[in-house]
Amino acid sequence: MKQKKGRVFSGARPTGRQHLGNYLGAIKNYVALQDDYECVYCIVDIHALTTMETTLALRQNTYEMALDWLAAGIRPDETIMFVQSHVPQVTELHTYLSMVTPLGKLTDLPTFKEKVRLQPQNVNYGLVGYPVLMAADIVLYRTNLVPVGIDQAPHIEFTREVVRSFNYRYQTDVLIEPEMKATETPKVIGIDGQQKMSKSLDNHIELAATPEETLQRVMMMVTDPQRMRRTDPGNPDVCNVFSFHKIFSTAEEVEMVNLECRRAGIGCVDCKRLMAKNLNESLQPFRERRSELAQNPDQVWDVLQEGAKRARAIAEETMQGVRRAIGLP
RNA sequence: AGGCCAGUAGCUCAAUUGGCAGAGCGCCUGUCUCCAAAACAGGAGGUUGUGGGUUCGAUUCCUGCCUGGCCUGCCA
Repeated sequence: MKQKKGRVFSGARPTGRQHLGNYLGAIKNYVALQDDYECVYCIVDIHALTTMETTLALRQNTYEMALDWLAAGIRPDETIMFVQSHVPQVTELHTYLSMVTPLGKLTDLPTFKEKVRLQPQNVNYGLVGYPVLMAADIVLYRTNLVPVGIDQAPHIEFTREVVRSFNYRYQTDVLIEPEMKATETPKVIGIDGQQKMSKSLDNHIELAATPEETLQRVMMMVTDPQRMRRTDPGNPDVCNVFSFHKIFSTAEEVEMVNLECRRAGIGCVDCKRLMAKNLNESLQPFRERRSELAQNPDQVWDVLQEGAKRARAIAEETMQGVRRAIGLP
């Protein structure tokens, strides 16, 4: 194993089966980072509690997500993959960090304002403190680099400020200020052709879907509304199917679709069939690994348990330094 | 802890002095299209937060509880 450049941490809420948006936006990047960094990937179930009313599906969603991550190429022998709540030290660190966090900073964050708008009936203490818990996640594992989309930039900057406040107040350098790695997250638009792909909007395509289900979803995709008839010329620039072609089809095929759509050489059905075929082919290895892994659910849980064990070792080491720095008796 | 307000379809909200619980959006189906969208037509979806009470009859009135919001007080 070659020398790694540092430690990467990233977390994602347990949303169950992952879709193309999850894959292209995050998982693909998680997999790639393993080559150069020591990676810590966390399924943040505690964070999920801030917006979830029922925890009935929590266990299943955690399992499905872990399964997808592994099938996508996370290597548990090198990478630490675990469930947030399995390392209770994070809640302790969260509490200490909360003491150096001005409330105004939290209520000013755009994500908080958005949540207040979306769920005014459930604005709880934990929701306000969400970024503090996130900071604890990152800092607990002495993270050097956090790969996130640009929308998370305020949270990483917040984390850095909290680290500086903590270190200054207790005159220590026990906490490491993480760097942000802005990932060019391609904005994956859902099959409605309008909004970002997401499970809650039901405009997604699951990685683990069967080829038939995938084709079915692809056929449901919104195309260029101007192209009413087969004989009408289309405009790939405004068609979401074309943006998927650019990801899953060969350069020649993309060129062909681009050309033939514009002069009505091919119809949307042809275009969708070709895209679905390529999509299914590129997902096939993933799907095979997934069903193989799904033969032994215990194995997935074992990976998470083992990951938690390794994570706890790092976490406890950090916390001993933290408690000492604070001056707790 | 007390006072006041609110809770109706997945979402936003209606329902006249107590009288068959509705609309818009969303969802599903059909027509139309190469598909999808749009448009049009149709359809599904409710223990009216919950337990009692009054009444021939309660979404509506009374009451206990639950949840949320605002205000006052108390404790840390």
